[in-house]
Amino acid sequence: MAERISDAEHAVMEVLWDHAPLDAQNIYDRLSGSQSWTLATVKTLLSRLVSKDALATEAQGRKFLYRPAIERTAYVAGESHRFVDRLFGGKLSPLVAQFAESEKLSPEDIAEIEALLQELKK
Amino acid sequence: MAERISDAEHAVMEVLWDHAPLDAQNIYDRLSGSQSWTLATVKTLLSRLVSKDALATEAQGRKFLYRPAIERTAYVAGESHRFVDRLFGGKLSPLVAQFAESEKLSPEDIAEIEALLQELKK
DNA sequence: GACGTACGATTACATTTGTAGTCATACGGG
DNA sequence: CCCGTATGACTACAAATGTAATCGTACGTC
Repeated sequence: MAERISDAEHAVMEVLWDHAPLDAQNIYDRLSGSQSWTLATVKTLLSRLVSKDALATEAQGRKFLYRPAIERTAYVAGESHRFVDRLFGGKLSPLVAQFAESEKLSPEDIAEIEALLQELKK
Repeated sequence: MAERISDAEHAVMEVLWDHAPLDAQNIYDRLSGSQSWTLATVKTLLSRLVSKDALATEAQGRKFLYRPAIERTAYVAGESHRFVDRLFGGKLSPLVAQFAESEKLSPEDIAEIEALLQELKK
């Protein structure tokens, strides 16, 4: 279980996390904005995601409706920990420091993070 | 430039960011703790990193000394932004929220992040 | 000066990924 | 009832990746 989801596959997952279930054509339509894949490509990605148990299908007539079989929160949690482990020895603060230094933190971002931390300290 | 560095290659880079220059044998030795690659495998990774311009070499007699050709900070910055863009729409706070929820934030981590933010607000 | 040996270079090969094309077929329209 | 068409399944194929073996050769040792 929990096979790795590739970048291209991830884009498909995002569509379905945003709205599901959808059939292949619909998924393709929704991806058209960001990707220039053919329908065939999208279908390949869908099959691979199904074999990886990342998507579940439900027959609707002679087509399938696809829906996520894993929660976005679970996926994001897994990826985040992998990432922070790999680059920052598992600690979040160096990542924040990194963002701070590259000035990618807006005042709102800062405020939001502070609010989160306040919450945690209670 | 800036070709993507794979996971295995990244492990090699870490060794050299920690201490450089080193020859292949030394890098292999230092990786032995964490990876069970053969020397041949390490050499392949080294060559690939050299073709990707991620490492530079310096001849020492008939062997090479390898050293990073890119800064760890630059690499980490790039990877961090890619990651946060992909999963959190470029905003850091949701990532912090994610860590907060999965209770992966130690009190020290929280303190460090707060200190960082204080610094930024000045 | 021959010989093993330590090196980088070259080659190998399975798997994953990105990107699609082709095939069989069931369904809906006339 | 036949035909085009939409759809999932299967096939294709190059590039990247993980993992390693082999090859040619310069070097140091006897």
